[in-house]
Amino acid sequence: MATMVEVARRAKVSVSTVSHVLNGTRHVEPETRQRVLAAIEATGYRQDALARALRRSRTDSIGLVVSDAGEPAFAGMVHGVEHAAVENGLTLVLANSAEDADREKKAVQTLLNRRVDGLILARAAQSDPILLQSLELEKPPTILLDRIFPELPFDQVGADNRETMRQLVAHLIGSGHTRFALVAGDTRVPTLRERMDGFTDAAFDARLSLADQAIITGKDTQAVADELEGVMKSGEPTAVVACSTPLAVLSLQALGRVGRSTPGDVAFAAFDGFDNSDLFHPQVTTVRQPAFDMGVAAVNLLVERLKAPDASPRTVRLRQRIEWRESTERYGRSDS
Amino acid sequence: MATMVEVARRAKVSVSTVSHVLNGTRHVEPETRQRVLAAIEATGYRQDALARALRRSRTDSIGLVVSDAGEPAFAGMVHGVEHAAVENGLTLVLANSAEDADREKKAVQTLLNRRVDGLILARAAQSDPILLQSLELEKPPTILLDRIFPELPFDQVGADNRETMRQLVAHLIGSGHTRFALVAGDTRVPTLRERMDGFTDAAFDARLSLADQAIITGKDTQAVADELEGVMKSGEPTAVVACSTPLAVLSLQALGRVGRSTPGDVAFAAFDGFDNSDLFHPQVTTVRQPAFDMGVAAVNLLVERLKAPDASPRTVRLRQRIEWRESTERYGRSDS
DNA sequence: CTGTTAGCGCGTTCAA
DNA sequence: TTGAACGCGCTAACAG
Repeated sequence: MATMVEVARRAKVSVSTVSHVLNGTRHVEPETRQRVLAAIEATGYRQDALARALRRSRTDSIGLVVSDAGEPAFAGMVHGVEHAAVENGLTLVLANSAEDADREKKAVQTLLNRRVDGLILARAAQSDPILLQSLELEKPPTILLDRIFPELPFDQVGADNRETMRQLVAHLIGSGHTRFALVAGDTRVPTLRERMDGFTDAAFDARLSLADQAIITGKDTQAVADELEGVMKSGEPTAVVACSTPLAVLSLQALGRVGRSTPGDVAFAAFDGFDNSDLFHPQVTTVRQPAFDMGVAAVNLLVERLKAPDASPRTVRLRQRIEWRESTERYGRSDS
Repeated sequence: MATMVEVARRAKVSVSTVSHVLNGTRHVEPETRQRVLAAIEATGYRQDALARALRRSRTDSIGLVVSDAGEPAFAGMVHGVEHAAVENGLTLVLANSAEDADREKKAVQTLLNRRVDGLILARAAQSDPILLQSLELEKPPTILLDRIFPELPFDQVGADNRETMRQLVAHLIGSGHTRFALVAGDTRVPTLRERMDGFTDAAFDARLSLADQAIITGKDTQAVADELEGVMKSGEPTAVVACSTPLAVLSLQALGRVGRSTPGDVAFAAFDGFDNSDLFHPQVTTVRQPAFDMGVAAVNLLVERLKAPDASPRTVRLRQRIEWRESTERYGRSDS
């Protein structure tokens, strides 16, 4: 690869002139400028981003750490981040933590070593407060994505989980349901906790007794499934709400095992949901995550943070859309 | 951030000694080594990957360009690439071309400017031969992923589309089908062409007349959908095979519009398919892409290529698994 | 309007 | 066993 000195020699100018035509950072006579461009063309020269970054101490790159590269919602966020990054002239360095605090820490280290201008932590594992504290010390510009920790002094972007769940459940209550099974999962995860809170909000609003509601929490999926089976056998809930796609899968399987189906025997709705829900039965009512937009929002926050390092942290919440489908439609019709 | 000189001063050694303990590149007295490590700890020093890369002219990073960050199969490949990358001590720089030749070119440029050690082009747009030729000139280590161009001198990894399709169709023929609609899409895309070829292979093997088969090609999805509707109204095909997830979506919608359903009225199978197919009806027979493994394989090829720049190019084809489900089970049972 | 030159932070000869 | 010094390719301050 040709370097700047070769281009300079060939154009009979100094390297600084070459640099300046490249970056448009000061005026150069049109004629010499042409000579330089010609020389660049002739040599096939390309600016070395490494040397440039070293000198300017800016890499024009950002790091994204996601905690589960397997999930579809992840793909959406990565997509959004990538899109907004190029839009802002940034390139994206991607790392996956696989929900492992250790790998997450390593990933962050690697990214910082590479001198990324900023960091986006998407769905950071709930065990990472330690990491976050260490980040607070060094203060590399950092955005938290998806999982929001209100008490932490970071820019954050998430979805409006609590309010959306409240609306969803309020609607179901409106169509006659009074006994729910909420498959809440590991409520130490902020996202899941917010959804559970939204549920209790709705129950409270409608003066439903929480004692009549089965709120199933826990990290162990097998235990959650078992508990749901038990609750369904007792026959009381008329509606099941699952708080994530994995929990929805597990719930549908459990329902199958106890011989209940939706919407016939029980209403069903899920957060995060499934792709192509329209094509298959049961068509399940779903809350779509604005994953792409969340990625975009994260980059935008980051870019602003880079401009104003000392502005006070902001939290952005994006609205989610409830996609109503047949799995929640039956109740109050066939029965009436 | 502390630099090596500060560490050196603090440990009362020269910077070269610090460098050597960091990289284990020559023997240093255990005692001085300890002093250095202590100084590193005390200063919170971290090696600057940029300067290091500049000096060594190796970045220990690879670039991945995918053509549609929206698709699930993409997520799998990215996941696999990321996984294998860290496994090999490489970090991943991600770019998305959105199936646009121009953006693809820009992305490759950006990555080369950043001096990535190697490049993986996943599902490169079919319009990129021009780009590929320019890559042949510069010869940055490059792997082609998913879409295989047999005539090009690159390392490539893909799936065994043709053979899998042959097996799938052979099986369907075995259960009595003789008239198919193959929704093939844009057969300029190698992946789709291979699948179509697999279909004709199977037809040939079974001595089915191609004149009786409806092979629907074309880039315009609306036209493809219309043509499928027309074919189904004629009522002849007893089995529909869709060559990608988007084509499957479109096919199921078209079937719905003409009032045909699977497996009742017609058998159905799809390449790439849907997540959680087991939970919903119709449960559709699907060919799962080994997306993750393909990503891993690509990185492995790349790592070997970096070791042996002049070895002759290799093509790796991964086997796919056919997941048989109810959408292809009915025929020959209810009828017999 | 253009050229000279000093680093950015590191790895690596060459000497000692 | 260790240190001094050069240069990777570039930007920017300074000089003209």
